Amino acid sequence: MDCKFIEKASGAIADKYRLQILLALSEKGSLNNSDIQQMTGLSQPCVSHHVKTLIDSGLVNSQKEGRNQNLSLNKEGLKDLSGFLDKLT
Amino acid sequence: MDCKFIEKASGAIADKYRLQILLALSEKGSLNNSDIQQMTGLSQPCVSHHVKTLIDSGLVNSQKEGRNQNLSLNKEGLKDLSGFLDKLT
DNA sequence: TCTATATATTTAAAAGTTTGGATGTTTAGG
DNA sequence: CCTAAACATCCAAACTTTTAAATATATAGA
Repeated sequence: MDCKFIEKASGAIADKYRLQILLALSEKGSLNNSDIQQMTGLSQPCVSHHVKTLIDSGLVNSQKEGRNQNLSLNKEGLKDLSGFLDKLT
Repeated sequence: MDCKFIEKASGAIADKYRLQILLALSEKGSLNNSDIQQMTGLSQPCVSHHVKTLIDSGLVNSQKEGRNQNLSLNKEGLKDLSGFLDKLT
């Protein structure tokens, strides 16, 4: 089991804005950065940073479409983290 | 769903020493602070701080036995976090 | 009560994170 | 090619976390 992944993924969740992004992705299926900027009220660079953190963590996928970046949940990653927690008990 | 709990609990996992403690608790069932000090090589105050973080997060239970503090996994908390992740997908 | 052991608290330094302004890069559309 | 829109990067300030030394508190056992 990859502790580095667990650390990164749980760290990615441990922030109110990133948690808000994950919940919105879960609800809406996909979002781009300006959706997130509107939703959170954060600056564009700050959104870009949080989105990068989520992608790096393995919990979010990004797909370029022209100028836009379409984000979606990485269900594999979420299942891996949840599975790790289940195995602890 | 309690976002504050999700934030705190995932933040508690997002550290290599706390993750090591969780894994050891999973394997051994219970530990006290000096077990953790030996295991991690951290200073006593630092162990005390990490243990407090884990207890505050709701992922670890503590039970006083004389001078010792017996720690164990809070399976409820772990299940709540894992369940939250499952519901995202 | 005295001592040793287990844990907590205080404090401060070092390291890491979050944030937004300024600026850079890429691409769609005229 | 030019412009505007979407996103990334650089930078520095504010804030938070991690760490250990020093010190405090609590309890078991002589």
